[in-house]
Amino acid sequence: MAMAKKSTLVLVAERAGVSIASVSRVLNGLPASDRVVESVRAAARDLGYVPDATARSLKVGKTEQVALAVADVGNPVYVAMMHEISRVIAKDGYRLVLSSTGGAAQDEIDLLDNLNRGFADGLILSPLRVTDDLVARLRESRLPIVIIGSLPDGVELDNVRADSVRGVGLAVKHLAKQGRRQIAFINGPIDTVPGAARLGGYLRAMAKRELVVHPDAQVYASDFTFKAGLEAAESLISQFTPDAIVCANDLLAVAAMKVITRRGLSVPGDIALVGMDDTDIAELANPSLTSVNLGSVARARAAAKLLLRRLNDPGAPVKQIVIEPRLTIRESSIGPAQAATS
Amino acid sequence: MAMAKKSTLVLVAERAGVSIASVSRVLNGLPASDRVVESVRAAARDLGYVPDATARSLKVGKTEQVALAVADVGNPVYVAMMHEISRVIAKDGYRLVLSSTGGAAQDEIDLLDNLNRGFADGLILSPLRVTDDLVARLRESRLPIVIIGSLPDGVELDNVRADSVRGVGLAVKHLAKQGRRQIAFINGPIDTVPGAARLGGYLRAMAKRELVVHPDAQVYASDFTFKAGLEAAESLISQFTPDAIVCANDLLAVAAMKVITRRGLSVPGDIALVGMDDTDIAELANPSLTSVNLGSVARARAAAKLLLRRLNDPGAPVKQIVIEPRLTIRESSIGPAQAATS
DNA sequence: AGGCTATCTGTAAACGTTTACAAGAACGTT
DNA sequence: AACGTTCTTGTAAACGTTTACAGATAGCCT
Repeated sequence: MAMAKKSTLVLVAERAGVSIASVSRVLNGLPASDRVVESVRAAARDLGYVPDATARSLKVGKTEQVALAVADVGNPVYVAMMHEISRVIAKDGYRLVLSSTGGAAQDEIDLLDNLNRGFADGLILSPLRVTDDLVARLRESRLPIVIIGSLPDGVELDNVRADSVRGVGLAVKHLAKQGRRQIAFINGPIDTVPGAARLGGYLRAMAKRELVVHPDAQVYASDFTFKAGLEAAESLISQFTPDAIVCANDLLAVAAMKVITRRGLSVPGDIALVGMDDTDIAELANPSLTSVNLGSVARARAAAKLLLRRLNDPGAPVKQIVIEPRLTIRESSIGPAQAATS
Repeated sequence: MAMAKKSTLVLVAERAGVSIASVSRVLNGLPASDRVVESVRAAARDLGYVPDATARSLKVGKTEQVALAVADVGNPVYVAMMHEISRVIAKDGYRLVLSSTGGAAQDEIDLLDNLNRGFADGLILSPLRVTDDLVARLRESRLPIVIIGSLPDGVELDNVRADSVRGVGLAVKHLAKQGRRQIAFINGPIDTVPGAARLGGYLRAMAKRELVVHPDAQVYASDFTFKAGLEAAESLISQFTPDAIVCANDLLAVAAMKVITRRGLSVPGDIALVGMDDTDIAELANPSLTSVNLGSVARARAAAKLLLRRLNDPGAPVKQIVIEPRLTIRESSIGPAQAATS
């Protein structure tokens, strides 16, 4: 079989002895006489005809592509989301275009400008930082956008969010139940949406249980990465010895785990550990990591479905979905604290 | 600012009082008089004009998109590759379209058919299993394809591969130098390209050092996943106690680590561990994992550049690149084996 | 048989660009 | 002043589809 030459509707029409309109109709399953259907099918098969996606897109105004923009492709939680979104939209014949932004709000704005070129029919965006400017641009965008993550109050955009506040609450509650009292918190950057929410959740949960928040019990990693987590954990442990740590993310938690064992302390014996996001990493960790499942996959699925709905029905009312967190308990947090040296 | 209405060349031309050809030329930086340039720029700005990507694609026959198909999006090594490819091609103005195949050869063939619809200008493919049929289809494809991974001899396609055989060799050599003698091997499925290569590398390296391969010292995981790794490691350890294990992949290695410590043995005290791919996971593992760096990122970059080269120059000679492996030594393999019970 | 409807098919326009071509303007040269 | 260059601009065709519309053909009813 020779390298397939590009063949068009015109070629097929000639070979089948019909007009291009008939070819198009047959190939799209519109009604036609048996005679025409057969000759077109045969001609198309013989020529190895495949319709051109670009031409079709131009004519029908749909690209069959959905863009996904996440801040940090390195974070396993985004990988899981990407995977799920890809799966859901593929069922409706959409492809996934990846637009990795750097996490800076400006990148996301650039992306929006770009989107208006019309290379995708819709966008799923998970911004780390939400500026007023970004919100304004999102509002005036011509094409459907679904946001994964929290938005400022009153912003009416399709949106799927996790309940981070309750999520951190679950972690604190669980640790308190295990008898832990000195519960520290390793957060990510406080100027990000998740960072801010998780801090709020921590403070609220501690207050609710009348647990005292030691002044040195909170640190911020400069980033939601493992490396930043190592530094943050070092700085925490060197100032204060908690009997439990809640981490804003699994990567930070795994980093803390490493710092703790490196100091000769044990998890959960000396310090119990809870992460967030419940990514694959939590399962791999040794000991395995208790983690707050913020429903990443569920959020991804919901976002994808929301976008599909809007693509099919642009006038549908705005929908905002909150996914409830669950706690996945693993080895890193179970059992009471070991008695100290004594 | 109202929601930007879609504006076309025609609108801009009217407002600027010139022909659409002039508008197109100005916007593409072709020579024009100052008067025209200015009025077009102004009109375009006022109308918030953005050119339509689809129409442009149809006309110039380029989509500015590159498709990436990998077998398993869950594997961190692919995530790293994806990231790097995205970075490299973005510099040349290309977008990345993700096509996750299931790893079955058929999926990849379907993908190729799909590609002929012309939604992308080129493809980077990393097949897990390479069948004759797949090779045939790759050969006759109309658009540029770069393969990441090994191909059967004599297949002339742009290709970037790792030297798995030498890679496993590095691992065995390192372990032997540390005084380990009972070196076991946890492989992935043997019918995959990497599985086959890594097995060959193991056997060769063991033979070269006159190390005896105990009949129970090799197991195959059903998959390159953590879960399959747990089972494989269990089955290995329950039959045979090695003093070192080489794993075909980091996920398998981390699984082995877990099984080992769960049995009360220590890494590297009792059993030294070496993974492959040198993914982020190796760094996160506790103890951190020595891993054979098969140059995933380098391969990704090379593949992306190869594809860009071919897009710019379709007639360029076929190039096959081999990336040399390096060993990244971490905690899981250093030091001699602990004396047993005695 | 006439007319009405239903079904099928072809003609042609349209989607929004890029670009070959030709016409026109500006300018220097002899 | 006539001519050749060079530069700028507009006209129109083209990319490969889909689809509105109208003809044509056939079927049905009265």
